[in-house]
Amino acid sequence: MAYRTSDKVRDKKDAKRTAMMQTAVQVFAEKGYHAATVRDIVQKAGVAIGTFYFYFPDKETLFVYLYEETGEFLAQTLEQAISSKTVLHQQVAAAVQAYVNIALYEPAVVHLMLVGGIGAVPSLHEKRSGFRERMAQMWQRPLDFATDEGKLPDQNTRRSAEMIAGACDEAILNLIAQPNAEESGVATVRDITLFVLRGLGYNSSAE
Amino acid sequence: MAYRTSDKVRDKKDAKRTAMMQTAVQVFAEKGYHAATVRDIVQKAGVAIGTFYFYFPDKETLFVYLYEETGEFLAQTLEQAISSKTVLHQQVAAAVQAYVNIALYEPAVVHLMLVGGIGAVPSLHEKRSGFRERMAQMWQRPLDFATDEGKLPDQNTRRSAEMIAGACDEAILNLIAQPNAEESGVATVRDITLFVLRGLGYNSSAE
Amino acid sequence: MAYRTSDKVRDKKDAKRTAMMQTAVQVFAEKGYHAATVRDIVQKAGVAIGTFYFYFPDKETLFVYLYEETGEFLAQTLEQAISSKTVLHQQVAAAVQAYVNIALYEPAVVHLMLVGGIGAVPSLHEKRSGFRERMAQMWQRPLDFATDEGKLPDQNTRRSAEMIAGACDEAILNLIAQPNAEESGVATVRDITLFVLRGLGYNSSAE
Amino acid sequence: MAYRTSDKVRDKKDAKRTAMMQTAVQVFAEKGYHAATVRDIVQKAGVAIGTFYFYFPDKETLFVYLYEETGEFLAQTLEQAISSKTVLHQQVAAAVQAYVNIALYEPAVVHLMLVGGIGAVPSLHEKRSGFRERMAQMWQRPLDFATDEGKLPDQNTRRSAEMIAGACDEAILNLIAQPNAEESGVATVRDITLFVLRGLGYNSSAE
DNA sequence: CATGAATGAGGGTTCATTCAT
DNA sequence: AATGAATGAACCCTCATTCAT
Repeated sequence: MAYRTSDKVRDKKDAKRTAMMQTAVQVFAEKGYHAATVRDIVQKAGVAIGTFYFYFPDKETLFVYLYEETGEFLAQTLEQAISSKTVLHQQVAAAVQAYVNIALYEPAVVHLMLVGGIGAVPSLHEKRSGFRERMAQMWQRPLDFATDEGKLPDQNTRRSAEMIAGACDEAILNLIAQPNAEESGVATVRDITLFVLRGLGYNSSAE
Repeated sequence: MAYRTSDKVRDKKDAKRTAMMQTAVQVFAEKGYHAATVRDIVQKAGVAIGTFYFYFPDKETLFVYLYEETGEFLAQTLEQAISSKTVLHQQVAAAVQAYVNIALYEPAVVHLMLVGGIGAVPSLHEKRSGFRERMAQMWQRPLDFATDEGKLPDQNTRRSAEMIAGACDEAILNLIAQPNAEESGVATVRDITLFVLRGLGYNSSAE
Repeated sequence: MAYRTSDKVRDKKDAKRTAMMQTAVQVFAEKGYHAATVRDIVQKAGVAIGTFYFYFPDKETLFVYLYEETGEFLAQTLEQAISSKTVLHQQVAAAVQAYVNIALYEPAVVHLMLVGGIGAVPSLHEKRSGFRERMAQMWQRPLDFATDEGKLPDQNTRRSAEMIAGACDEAILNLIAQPNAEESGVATVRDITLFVLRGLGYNSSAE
Repeated sequence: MAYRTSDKVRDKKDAKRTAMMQTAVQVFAEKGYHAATVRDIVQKAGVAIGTFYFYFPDKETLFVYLYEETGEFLAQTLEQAISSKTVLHQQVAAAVQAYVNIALYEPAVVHLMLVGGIGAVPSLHEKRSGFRERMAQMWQRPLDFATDEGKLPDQNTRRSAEMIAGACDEAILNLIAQPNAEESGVATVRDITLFVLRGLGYNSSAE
């Protein structure tokens, strides 16, 4: 009886869960973990507070999950962009482009990772450290590769990677703070890519 | 005589006040605005909770004040470092050196500005934006100057300034996260300075 | 035909209802009224939560009903044991034996009456008082009868009845708390019966 | 300054803590652990809810402490009564008298131990078992002693002790349920003592 | 000036209950 | 009949803030 419709119901439930998670990401991104209350989330989602606890075990678990999930998405997207290219200047350009795309299309993702999850629960510190570590390593890999190939001068590639990550974050955070960010997207990608490649001492003429 | 006593009293009061503020900075930097309780602060300061409210109107006001004060100190220090030099590569080196010094000597200052005050109170958003704006402008000024002098290729100096700020923040945050940070201080200054100057397309041989 | 079907349906419904009630008794007995959630009950019964509310109006009503029903069963069983005999020492022995049997065979019944329904809902206080009253009166009747026949010395039979009830409850609660209670069943019946008859000043040789 | 008055303040604080604990005992005794809310307690105590948490860490801790404390008081009082005498019939009489006194003077103590702490939190089960165990052992000691002296016929003294405890509890619970309980105190002590000694097969003429 | 007992708004979470399917 | 998603009152507890001493 109820079985016939169960598929439809399950789909609807999944859709609602997803919708609530997106709402939660926005609220967390906007206010940060502590300042965002469960009541804030359910109000924005238009459901009762009990509904939150029907879908998620508790606030902290959801936040950690969202943070990991979002970080995973962001990191994988950038990693794929890098993997899709073979020479450094294309890798950097692709990754920066991907980052900017995400920032323009889903700014909450960027906010959650860079702003929302700070000063929160102890278990978050590790997650946040883990994410920053992953981003650094992601940038470091192509640098080491290019160094091996003689495309980069000798340098502490780990530190360079950190600086690239920091430079991207800051430029992108400033980008999405602008009223009409989309228009500046292309220029931003170009500026960041150029700055990064120069900063690395990349010899573009060598190709 | 009366003046002397009064002065002494005020000195003592100011001293206590200052001590409490330093404690507060430490606690805020360590735990973030929300997780840091007034009780945490007064316990670490060794005073009663009522004393806190004798010296400060409330937690939020103190935090905002501390954030501004600390930001002011950080910005002024870097600005002075820049002002003390006349050519770009020295300006960058001096500012980075100053930043690293603060990070090594008073990591709480850096933590408060970059980590502690996020996702906290609404009024902080502006302050935080203001601080980042100031840092960007601080970096932008010497870039514009160097551009005018033909020492830098044409570029969006505002964006370059943002990226410098972001690169510094990230590299320094990683630095002070290390167990023995002091030893890496010199190398960090060199790495950052080199990366930044290269990133800007700075023609060092032109001098 | 229609009757047959209707009967079958009702039987099935009653069967399910009965099964759920038995489950509920177990859960209430084990956890007590407050700690036992409706979810606990339906999960153990293998039905959905809505089904609970199809069969029962609400948790409290069910609990009160179960408490009354179980008390009725326990009291009637003991009363019948007493009625089946004519002389006091046999009446006591039969009632104690019946009580121990129930405790060994359906410990949940005993737990529900003696442990599960305390400090629960206000309306339970009366029910609980009523049950204890009934048990006291049940024991008092044969005592009064034996007193009239000169088999018992003068005494406050009401108080004696209360003490018999209390002694039985405590001994039986201790019995079913043991790992292998069945083995001690016979001895327990003997001990209780002897203690009670002695306590009443029963002159067994007078028969 | 504040030091001079600190003694007075501390005394007042202790007094308030004690008063709140007594209030809590009453509420717990009346409603049981789960049904008694922290709001119930503070309302009856005439303080704000925060005051509760200023004096006590949380509801469960307070309850366990109160339960242990009260059990300790009850058990020690009865144990002392027993220790103050040397022959069994006086020991029983003294203990029963002490129990009845407590019941009449502080019925909440009895209610908390016999009614309030049931079906509560898991950790309470042990405490409750521990208390009943202690009461049983308390009664068993003089029985074993009297048995050694040939004052009691052979019997399972552990079981006898349980029954004595149960008989006392029930009789006393019924006593304090009466409107004018004090008047029945003397008779109750006599009835219980007589019933218990008879039940044990105590040979009073042997002295 | 300094103290810390006292307050209560508000946050996270549970769970009995309803109702559309 | 049966289901389980959805609800929201109510619970326990924290913590910024006040004020009498």
